[in-house]
Amino acid sequence: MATIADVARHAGVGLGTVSRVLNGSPQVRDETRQRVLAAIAALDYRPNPLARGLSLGRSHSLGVVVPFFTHASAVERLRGVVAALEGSRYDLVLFNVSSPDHRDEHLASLTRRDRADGLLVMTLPPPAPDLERLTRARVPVVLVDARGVGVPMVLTDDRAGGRMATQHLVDLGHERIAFIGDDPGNPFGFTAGAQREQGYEAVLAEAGIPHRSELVRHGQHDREEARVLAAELLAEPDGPTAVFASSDVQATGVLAAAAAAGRRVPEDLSVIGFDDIELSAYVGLTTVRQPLFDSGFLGARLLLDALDSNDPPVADEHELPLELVERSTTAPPSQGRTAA
Amino acid sequence: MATIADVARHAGVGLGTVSRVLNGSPQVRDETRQRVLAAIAALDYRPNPLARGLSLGRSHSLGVVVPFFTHASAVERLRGVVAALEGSRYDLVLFNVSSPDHRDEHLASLTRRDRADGLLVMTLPPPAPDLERLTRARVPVVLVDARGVGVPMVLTDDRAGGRMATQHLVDLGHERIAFIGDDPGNPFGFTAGAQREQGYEAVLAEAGIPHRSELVRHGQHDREEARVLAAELLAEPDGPTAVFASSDVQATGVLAAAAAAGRRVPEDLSVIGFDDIELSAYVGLTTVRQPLFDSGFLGARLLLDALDSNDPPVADEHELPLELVERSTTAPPSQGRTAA
DNA sequence: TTGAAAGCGTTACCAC
DNA sequence: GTGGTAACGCTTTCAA
Repeated sequence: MATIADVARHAGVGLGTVSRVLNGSPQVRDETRQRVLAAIAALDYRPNPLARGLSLGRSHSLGVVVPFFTHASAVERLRGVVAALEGSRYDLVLFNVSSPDHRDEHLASLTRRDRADGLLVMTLPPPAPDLERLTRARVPVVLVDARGVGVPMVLTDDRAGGRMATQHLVDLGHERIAFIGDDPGNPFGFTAGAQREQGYEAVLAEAGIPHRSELVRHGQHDREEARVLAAELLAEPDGPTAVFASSDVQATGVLAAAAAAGRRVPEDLSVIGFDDIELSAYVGLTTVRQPLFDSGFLGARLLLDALDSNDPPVADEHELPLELVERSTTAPPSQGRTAA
Repeated sequence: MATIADVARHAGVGLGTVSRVLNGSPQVRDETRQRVLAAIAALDYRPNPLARGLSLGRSHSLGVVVPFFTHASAVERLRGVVAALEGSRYDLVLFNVSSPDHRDEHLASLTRRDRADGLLVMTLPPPAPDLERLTRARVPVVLVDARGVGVPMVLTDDRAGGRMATQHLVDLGHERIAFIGDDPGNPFGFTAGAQREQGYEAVLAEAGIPHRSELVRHGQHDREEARVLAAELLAEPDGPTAVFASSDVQATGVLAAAAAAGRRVPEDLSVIGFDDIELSAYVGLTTVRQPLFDSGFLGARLLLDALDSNDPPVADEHELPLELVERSTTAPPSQGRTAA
């Protein structure tokens, strides 16, 4: 494989000149440039990114730290990132996170630009010390769907979203409204679920509906656990006529529980989710849509801009809009229904 | 940030010794090793992967070349890859491919180990010359869901899968069976669709059912296009009582067309897909399951093994099993049904 | 405008 | 066992 030295020799110039041509330096005589370009073409020369990176002190890649396995929404966000990176000369390095230790280990090893020039951290709020170390090391970080101090964030107002969902059910006439959300003590420190729950509580209070704690359940963010919780809820005397699940993944668990319990949706039970992941449209799930693709896209753009401008990114909050998507899993409660 | 030189100075030893400790060389006196380890800890030293890579001639990352946008199945395969790489010290670099040019460009820039030590190429059969260049450059390549010469492949027997799906419909009593598949002239050169179609034709022939070309449609591999094709099919006089869609994504398009045409599934129309992607279970789609996660996992493992053993991977074919998954979108044809 | 050389942080070879 | 040094392939500074 040809190196820059081979090109120089072939073109009869010095190393530096080839490098200058490569990097578009204006101070190269046109005739010389042509000769170098010809040599590059003749030898099919391609710069070695490793060597370039070592010399420049950066890796020309972008790290995405994401719980790829656990959340279906992560995939759609990732698609947005990929789209933003298209044609950007940055490689995308995927750091999957399956536990908090795992995340911390990644974060610790990324405090230099030798693995990634910038970091996009999704959904997992990084511990403050890690974040601080990163910014001190001048590794730009953008948070998507997570909060942290001193860094840009791409967010949605989960509390408002929780309100939207609950208000929709209240407007339909529901009063026995259950909530299924993430475990507040979840090891990763996700807070979206808790915010959505606050929205739920606020709307109930405003509507004068008493908050019944037996209608609120928490569990891991997965379908199966949500199914079990929903089954409990449905077995409850004076159980819910509607369920607000804190994510679409969990909502599909509720749907499964309803089917197993012989409840028709939406006639016997209304179900609303959150996210609007791909499958939600297919199953006709009413949900609060958050712009997943856009969030990844915007996050990546912010990171690229920071990298271009060479100074730390502006620690703004970028709030993306939420939207109620009415499909076919919500309806007014049927009259005179009694608990199973 | 501390370098290896800082550590050496701090421990009062030479550069080489630190490097030896780092790389677990046995020929270091234990007392010295302890001193070096202490210095490493004290300075919170971490090796620079860029420098290490330059010196060693490899990047310590694995490239995955994948049509991430276009195929839902790609995501599940990617999950398998991520799982296999867990704890392997290799970074995962994602090369999304949105056009053939795009793919070729990637492939060309990956003929050295400076961006990726090995390549996992999914679904897109790389042109033979590219493949040859790669193997000549001793960059190990593993193909998943694609064929090529001289490299290991992780495959399923798509023709057999096509047979399974069609046989299932024939066994149920269907005779007017339509097929919706990928465009045979698709720019990427996907062949899975064509193979599945061959299986379809073979079973029809064996069952003595005449092949009606107006019941076979081809289009891009997406939901919307499949929906349009299915709508045409359903408008056909003497139209199908069953549709075999070459992928689950396309099958959901058929489902949408059926709903729009007022056909009940499976009473008025049976639908079978291929892949068993995540949403298939949710919508109750009968399908031919292929082990997507496993294919990514195995492909990555083969690549890691090749990288470990330092010689080119054995060009075996690894065939993964297919399985018919009966859910609720297929049933015997209703008697005396006439075309719409 | 250009060439030579130092430096980026590591590994590996060669002495001692 | 261990230290010094060349080499990996590039960018950039300094002279010319």
